[in-house]
Amino acid sequence: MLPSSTVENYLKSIYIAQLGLDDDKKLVPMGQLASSLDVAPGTATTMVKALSDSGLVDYEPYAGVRLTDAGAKLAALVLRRHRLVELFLVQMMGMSWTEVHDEAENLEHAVSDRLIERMDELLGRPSVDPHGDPIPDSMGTMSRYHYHNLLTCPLQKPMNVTRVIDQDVKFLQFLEAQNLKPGQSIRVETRDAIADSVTVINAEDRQITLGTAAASKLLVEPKRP
Amino acid sequence: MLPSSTVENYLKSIYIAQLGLDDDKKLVPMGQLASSLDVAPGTATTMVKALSDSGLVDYEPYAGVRLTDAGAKLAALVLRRHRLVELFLVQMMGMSWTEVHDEAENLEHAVSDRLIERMDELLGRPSVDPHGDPIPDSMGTMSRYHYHNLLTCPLQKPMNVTRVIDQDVKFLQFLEAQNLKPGQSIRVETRDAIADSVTVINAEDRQITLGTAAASKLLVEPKRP
DNA sequence: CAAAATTTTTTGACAAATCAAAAAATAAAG
DNA sequence: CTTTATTTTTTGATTTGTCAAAAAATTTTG
Repeated sequence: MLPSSTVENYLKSIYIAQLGLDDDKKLVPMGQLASSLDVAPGTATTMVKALSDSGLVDYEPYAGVRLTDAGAKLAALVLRRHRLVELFLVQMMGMSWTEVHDEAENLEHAVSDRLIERMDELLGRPSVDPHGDPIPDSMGTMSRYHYHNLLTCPLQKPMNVTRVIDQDVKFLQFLEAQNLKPGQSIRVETRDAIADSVTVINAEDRQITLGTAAASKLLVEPKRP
Repeated sequence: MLPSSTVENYLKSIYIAQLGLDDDKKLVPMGQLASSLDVAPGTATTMVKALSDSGLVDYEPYAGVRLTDAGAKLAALVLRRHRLVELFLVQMMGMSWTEVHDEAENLEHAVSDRLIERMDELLGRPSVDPHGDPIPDSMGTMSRYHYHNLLTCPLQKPMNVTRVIDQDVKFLQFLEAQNLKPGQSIRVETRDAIADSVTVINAEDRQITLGTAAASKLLVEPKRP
């Protein structure tokens, strides 16, 4: 029995929420899951119980939910399809990295294993998508490298943007306009906790000021010499 | 309200069934529709009533169903997506024309207008898919050229295969192996009504014998000089 | 043209996914 | 440690798409 796209979306949401948890044994709260899927809390409860009966999640009433190994593998393969499709749309179809997320959101449930394998091959077995998000392999294994973000990285040091943790089109367009896309070289100039702001210098030496909420979404690593 | 993939499949089936009708005012029988969609007859009745309420079809109880202009346009756009995707998979992804139908059956409901436009552009605004089926334009207009098939075309005259009216993988693989794919040059040697068979000569001068049911699925036109 | 066969519709039921609102459990605050 | 607030679960309904089987209409046949 192959999972419906609804099931795939639940698994994907739980998977992503779990990545944000420090401890792998922690549970994702039902409220958080419901709001990330944009469904009523009761709906999430019902669905999670069904997923639990199918052995895809462990569910502890009033505590939350966690993927089983089987569920995690399925979720990773959904994410693999999503991210390969995103990269394919940018690399082969010439679409903008700012707009491919929504398209991939639909296609991830419709592309066959055969087509995904073909895309992977044509793209040269890539390891990250256009946002810098890692692409799980066909076994469902995903690298979990720990990056700095603009709030935690060293000041005044040349860094490369490696990843953007946000799919909002307006935000991505803003980053593109300010030369803050993944791959670009930047430097964090100052941080001001009181003003809740971070100023960065882009590759053209222009200075940009971001709020800390936005700054935390830009992941960086030291510029390779 | 955008149509569900179920609705799209009903419209597509009615559209294709109507193409097989000589008179545009004729109705598609409910039984035929139900069996082409592989649903119970009562299911088709229920759904067609709903489509009628949405103004997508004209429904006459105990007689059958016919698309309205609105329904026909939607159906043509589904077919456009299906056929552009098929051609894309063959031309750009290197997949076999024998296997792309099933993949397109899923993708036709998931690709956006934007992506379809991109594919159309990359493929150079093609007019037919890998099976020779015409691709409707973005307005929902489809050319309806009337071809001969192997049962009606002149004997002993060089012809080109232009279209194959069947999506069965085994059949398509057979045609490929016998050099009877769209684009290839052939000649009908003899027809035998009693034996229910047709013999054709392929481009390599090999003789192939087909039953009339199979022969009627191969459409041809006179070889261009 | 009446009886038999076929096709179509109706009926009642079901599964998946959802919501709103009531009820229960847990967590936070005084 | 009781009261309040928050989170979660339950309950009852709804929508979409489906089926099986009974009933009705139509078509075919002798």
